[in-house]
Amino acid sequence: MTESGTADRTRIERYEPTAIEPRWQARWAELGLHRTNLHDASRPKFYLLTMYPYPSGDIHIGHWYVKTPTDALARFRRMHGYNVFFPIGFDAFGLPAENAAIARDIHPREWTMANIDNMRRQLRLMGATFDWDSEVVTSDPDYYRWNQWLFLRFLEAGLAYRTTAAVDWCPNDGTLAREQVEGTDRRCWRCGARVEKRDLEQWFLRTTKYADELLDFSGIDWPEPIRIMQTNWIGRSEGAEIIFSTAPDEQQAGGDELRVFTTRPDTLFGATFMVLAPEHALVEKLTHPARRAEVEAYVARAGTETEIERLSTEREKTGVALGAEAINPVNGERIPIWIADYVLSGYGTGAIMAVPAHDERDFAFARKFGLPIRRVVAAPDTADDAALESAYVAHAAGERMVNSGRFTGLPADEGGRAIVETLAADGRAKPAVTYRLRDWLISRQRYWGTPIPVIHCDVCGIVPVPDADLPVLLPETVDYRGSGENPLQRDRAFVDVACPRCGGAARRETDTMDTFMDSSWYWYRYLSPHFDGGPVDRAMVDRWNPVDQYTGGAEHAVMHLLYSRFFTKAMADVGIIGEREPFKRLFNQGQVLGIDGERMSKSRGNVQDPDELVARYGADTVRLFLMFMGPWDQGGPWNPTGIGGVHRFLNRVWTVTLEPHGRAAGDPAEVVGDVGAAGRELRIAAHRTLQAVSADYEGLRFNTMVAKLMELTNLLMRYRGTAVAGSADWDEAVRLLLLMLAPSAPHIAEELWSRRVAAAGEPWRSIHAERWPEWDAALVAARTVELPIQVNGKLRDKVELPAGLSQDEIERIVLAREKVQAALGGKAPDKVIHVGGRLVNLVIRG
RNA sequence: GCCGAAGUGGCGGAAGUGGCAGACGCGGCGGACUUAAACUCCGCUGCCCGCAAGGGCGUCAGGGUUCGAAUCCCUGCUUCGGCACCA
Repeated sequence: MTESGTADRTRIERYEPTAIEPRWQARWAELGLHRTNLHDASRPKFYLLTMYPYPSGDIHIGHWYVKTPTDALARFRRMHGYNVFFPIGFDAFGLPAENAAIARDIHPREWTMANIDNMRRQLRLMGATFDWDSEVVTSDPDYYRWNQWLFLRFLEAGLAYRTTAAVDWCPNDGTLAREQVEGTDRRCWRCGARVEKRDLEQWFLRTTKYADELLDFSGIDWPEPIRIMQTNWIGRSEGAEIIFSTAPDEQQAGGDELRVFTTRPDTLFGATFMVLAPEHALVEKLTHPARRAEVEAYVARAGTETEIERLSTEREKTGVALGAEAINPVNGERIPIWIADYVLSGYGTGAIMAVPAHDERDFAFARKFGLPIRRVVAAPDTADDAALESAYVAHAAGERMVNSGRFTGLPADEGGRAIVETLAADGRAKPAVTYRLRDWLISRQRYWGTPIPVIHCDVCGIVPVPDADLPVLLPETVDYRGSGENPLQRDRAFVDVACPRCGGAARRETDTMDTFMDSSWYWYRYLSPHFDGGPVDRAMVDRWNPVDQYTGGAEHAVMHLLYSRFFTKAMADVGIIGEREPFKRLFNQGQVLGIDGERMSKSRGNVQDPDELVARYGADTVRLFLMFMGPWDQGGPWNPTGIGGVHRFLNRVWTVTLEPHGRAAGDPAEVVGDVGAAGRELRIAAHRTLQAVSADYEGLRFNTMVAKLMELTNLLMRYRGTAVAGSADWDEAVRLLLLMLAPSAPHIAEELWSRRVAAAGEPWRSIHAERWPEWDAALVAARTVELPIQVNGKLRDKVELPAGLSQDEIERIVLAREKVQAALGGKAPDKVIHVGGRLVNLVIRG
């Protein structure tokens, strides 16, 4: 990189980022520029959070894309006088560590810690101002201890519970986490076998308790698409619960209650059969002996089929009749009861009234099994008994109920309400709301996670581990290899334990927690990472929350971002914190893909290593290029071809700052006529840039921010070596340029700033401690405008005018113009449209 | 199938609320510097016709609203993301 002796004499020194950047990073660390005094209440706080990374081993360009613009925002806010808290940590539990452990015979902790060390080093290369003093590593007992503590509080509050649930299960490797099931045909990640469903005792958190509150986004500024995704995921449906009862026959006394949930009580007269989920509790009791073999075979098959097979919309409906009948409460009609796997046991009541005329799924089922289809709602122009080629589902204005006894003729919505009211009098129906959201299954049969702190005692049942015994440490020496069950189960020293209540022999719970538990409250822990009296120091949380700006990927829309909202509400309800929403403003940046447009991954070999780019161009160029690539929320394929342009831009910034009087070979010998006017133009441009750039930073529009800095720099380049260079106007423009650049390209800005300060004989002060400048409103206001002139909407001419002319004056000037007259063909315009002094459109007809 | 986002030069992209389409950058072409190259700098660069002045056409396609549409409305196509028998 060293310049040979042939360099132009006027060149003082080349811009060499690799020489500059480490020096400033060391200096910032010395100065504690990154450290936040969390007790400083003299300035307004700003909590800026970026999603903490999983320590996979290497920082790749995707991490830079996510983190460096956020750092720019942190620096921008600091320059506005905020006390900015910008922490970082590691999401250190999870499956990849266990994979690596098995593949390379290295302990998950060792693997994880080595990766964290490497990632810390790489993260520092970014020149980002993370507050490392607040770092949190979730696999640290000091952290997961509080996972356990929180779990126990939730358990006490009834927010955690244990029940049997169907989990993914591999015939060779046992229970799998959801993410261990691969591909659309759902195979085990380790052995490739088909994954089945199996009922197991599992721990859950009661997310459904907060369903309605989670639907409420008032008071938080989140992107609409995320709010929609969460809303759909929660899936609130309003309708009614209706109670059918089983009919007596030669086998059954009848009278068993069959509850169904429906959003269409108006179609109750159209219910021609009922369908229960194969797992429904009454299936066994209701099955007619003659049907038993077939029913049992069907239930068994439904249990082993993969979820995808079962839920596929493409698949033809299957099901079997139980040989029993139910009584429709509205008309006493006897209808057959079936079981079919298209009815899900986990939604509603696990049973439906089937109305084939008005539900596509029921329609398909009825067609296949020859069950009756009876129309009970008709559009205005449709006959009461018009045949149906497909289910009539849509609502139409003027539709009415038909074939519905005394409700016939009523509009559907009114009739539905009336039916529910009528049945409610006998306790056979009530309005009901159902959600798609399920409780959160947090049990994982894995080693590398937080042990769930309970003990199973044959006498006392489930006994929580006393707070004083926390943390339940993950044993370090367990044999985590091998296949099948959770390795913790084989560790007798871990499992065998005395019951805290009765002192008898008992077994420790071996399930560990889903790692989304760890990430559901980590930002609270950042505020007091070593606090010993609880998971959080309440005073710090009260002062610093909510997070003012959270940035991270949209892929977490219905996982991490929903769990975090749930956790905050649950923590508030057990009295740990006061806030009910964690993140005030959310921004979802996009994802950098490989050059092939695919997700970056080592196995695809399309991963861009930022270290190489940093070695070649410096961190500032890489940061700036990532911001310049496109809108931050968009992401896109990685394509490094433009990076040289950004590097050249920084070189020009270097040049205009240090060599204002230089002229490069090939520069035109520009002579500036009016130095005062040119200087004024420079000042105006600088202040307008400042205004626009400030707004872009605020709105996280980094790509246009960089473009505007480039424009200002190009203007400076034009006047370099002329009489304007070095003037007070020039100087101000350069000063503003450096300040605006500082958050995004912090090293070069700091370097050039220090040289300016030294040249002026002033004491050094970091540019990052400077106040963000204010623009001069008088300079920003336009003095003259270039007015585009349209004729019939087509651009025909432009004219430079002083600002603030009246419409009459503008019209007079415009109409006098030769090109305008030519375009009008000598005629007078029929109409003249003025657009706020910004454009004129002359309209002629004919 | 349902929900959401998006389609603009050779490429990445720019145009808060309808008002100069293509800012900025890449790439390309030409030039300056150099013995030469690299580096750097300057100019041109949506497409078509024209020596030029100038004109025509242009924001996925087709309609519409408007003095005026990349932007609003309708229909369709394509790509990406989410959900996927949720009664």
